[in-house]
Amino acid sequence: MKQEQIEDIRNFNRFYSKVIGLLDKTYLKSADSIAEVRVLCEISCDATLTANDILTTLGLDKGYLSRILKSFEKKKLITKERSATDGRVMYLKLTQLGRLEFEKLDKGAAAQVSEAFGGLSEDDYHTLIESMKTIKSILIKK
Amino acid sequence: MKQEQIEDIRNFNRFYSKVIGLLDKTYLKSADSIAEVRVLCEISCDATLTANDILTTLGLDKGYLSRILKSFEKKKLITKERSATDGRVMYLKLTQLGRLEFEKLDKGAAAQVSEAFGGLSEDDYHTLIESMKTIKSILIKK
DNA sequence: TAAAATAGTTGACAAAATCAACTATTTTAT
DNA sequence: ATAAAATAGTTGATTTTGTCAACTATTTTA
Repeated sequence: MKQEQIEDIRNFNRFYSKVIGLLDKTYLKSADSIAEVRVLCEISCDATLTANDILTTLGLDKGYLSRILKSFEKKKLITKERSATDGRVMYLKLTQLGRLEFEKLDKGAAAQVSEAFGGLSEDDYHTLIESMKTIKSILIKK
Repeated sequence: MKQEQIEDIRNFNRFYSKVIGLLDKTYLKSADSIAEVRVLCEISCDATLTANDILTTLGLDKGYLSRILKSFEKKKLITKERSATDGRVMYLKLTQLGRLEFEKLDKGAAAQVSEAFGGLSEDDYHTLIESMKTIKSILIKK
């Protein structure tokens, strides 16, 4: 891998970090921490999810996650249910309220993306999204 | 902007957040906080930089930045020099040691990108980087 | 020249994250 | 069968990171 290629990639990373950072920043005005949002998102996506699953996919600290989950429970956003077959694991599920809350966050995030990326021509959207898909497809096969 | 386009962009953002997060994580094992690295980077790029410049480009808190800079000064990585024409502003400069430190960080970051993005075909690199440039060029003209 | 604005500092504090020790289960190896 | 190792999760102590508001010292504006 050439020096120049590395620099090109770093250049993009720096640029896109700012984009994501900006989104995160405005996002968080109306929400909890990024970690919390991600955790909620994971739970909403998978009905048979355990804390450990989240640990591996999000790479958080055990203790940190445990506390986040406890706070969710206190706010009645999730329930924990001990597995019948393995007494160590807890299945996490969104409550009605949790689903509502997540939906709200999700809509907010979408609105924000629409705000941040809005105002391009139809052509540019097409090219932009194609490029995004290309990047992901190349990196994902690693 | 269509719903589907928003979703496509969010999809990429989620994906690329992880890529960047991973880089940051391994990066920080051998360095200070991300904020500190960014600040050092800014200073190294511009010889007539003030704290306020950093505030506007990086969007940090005044107090937070002030402390970071103080710690850099203590570690002899930078010097502050009061402007002759405006007694409020302080010019920030890397010391010899600061330049060395930055170079070390910079090399480390490059090595990490090379590690994380390594192993693709020459074709894939080309396509990847083209896509990155395309994305940046579209977003930057906003 | 008084008031407003700007650059930066400081103290108090809050939020986010890490570390290590701990309990309670389950799995592995003898 | 059972002791040891591994796994899932919790808890307390602590550190790191970031925010807020009040402050000093200049400079600009009216």
